[in-house]
Amino acid sequence: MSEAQRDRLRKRTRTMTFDKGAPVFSQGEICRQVYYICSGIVKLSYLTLGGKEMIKSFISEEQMFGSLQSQLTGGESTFSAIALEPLTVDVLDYSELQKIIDNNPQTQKLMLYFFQQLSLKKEKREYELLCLSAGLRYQKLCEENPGLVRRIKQVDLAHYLGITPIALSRLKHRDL
Amino acid sequence: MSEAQRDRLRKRTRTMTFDKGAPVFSQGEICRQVYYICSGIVKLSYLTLGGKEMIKSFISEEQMFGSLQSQLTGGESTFSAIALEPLTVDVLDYSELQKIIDNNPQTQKLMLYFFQQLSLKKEKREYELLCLSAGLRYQKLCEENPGLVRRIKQVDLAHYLGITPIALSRLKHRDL
DNA sequence: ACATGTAATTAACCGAGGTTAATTTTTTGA
DNA sequence: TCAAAAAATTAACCTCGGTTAATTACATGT
Repeated sequence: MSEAQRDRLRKRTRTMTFDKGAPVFSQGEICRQVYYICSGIVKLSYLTLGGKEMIKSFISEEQMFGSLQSQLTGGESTFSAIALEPLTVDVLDYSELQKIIDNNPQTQKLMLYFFQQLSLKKEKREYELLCLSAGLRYQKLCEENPGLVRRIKQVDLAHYLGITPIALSRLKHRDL
Repeated sequence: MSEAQRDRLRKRTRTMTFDKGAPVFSQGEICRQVYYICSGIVKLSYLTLGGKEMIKSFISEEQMFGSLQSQLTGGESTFSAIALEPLTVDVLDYSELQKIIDNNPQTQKLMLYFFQQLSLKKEKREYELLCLSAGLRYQKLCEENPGLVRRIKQVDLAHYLGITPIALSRLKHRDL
């Protein structure tokens, strides 16, 4: 990306902060922004029909998030983004990004790369949900992302693993 | 895409056929091809540590498949692709596609679109695996893709839903 | 330091889905 | 059309995770 374009991007970017526990956007809203985390951590989570929470993923420093559904189809977000710690993000309209992409093959390549990586990441998650037991998923998470595990409450970890916090407590303490 | 490019693509494309039950590629192999299904249907499936099969997805006419893992990182495929019916596919090396993408913004846009849609699809699957019970997943599949359900054996449907064929039989016949 | 709210653990009970195995139904090919 | 193979169903039993609820440990702020 050229320096001029970087500048253009910077001008259109604004910084926002959120308190711990505050939603960045909520399930059912249309949210066309792209967020880049400067500090803090968010959970992306579904509220199920039965009123339970299930967590898609955690996003932390130097990572991006947003509602694909809103950005790509204009529809309502299927999930919420909630700050788990005091949060500072850089915010950009997806339409701005789109404009830059449209007349800049270099940026387009970046976006292509981003979505390829996202596809890979989602494929990995699909594998874990389909093929691993909750216990193995927890073990794997501890190995691959010990920092995250330390930073995040058990309720949220459990909902990420697809189980209840009670079940997580059980499998942590059961002899292996 | 220009007609000239279409021609170029056609020249580099070869047609292959597979018998019912034959693998197009197998878990652990490196497979850098892209496959476009002319007729037939394949399952993309994992063989788990415990020797059980879990199905990622079904791909049928006019859809594409391949190993992202191999194409993007050069690694071994994490899953197998197996024909569920006599299969005819058009095959293209990913590197060929890559070449065309690299010096053609229009194609790049197409690829970007493809990966965006793939990301959306995987996000939907993640939601279903996390938030819906096996019963609801089956119901949803029947509503959204009745053709697929008719075409595919229960063993495979069950492994796609993440349960055993016995459990699927049970929930089909239990009073609702 | 203490009190209050929040998080985590533990226990008792229940149900959905896994497992093995026997049985019936459907498909397939000679 | 009939026999053999493959697929689907059913039954009996078991395990893991869900639920409710009580208990303990941990934070937080004043």
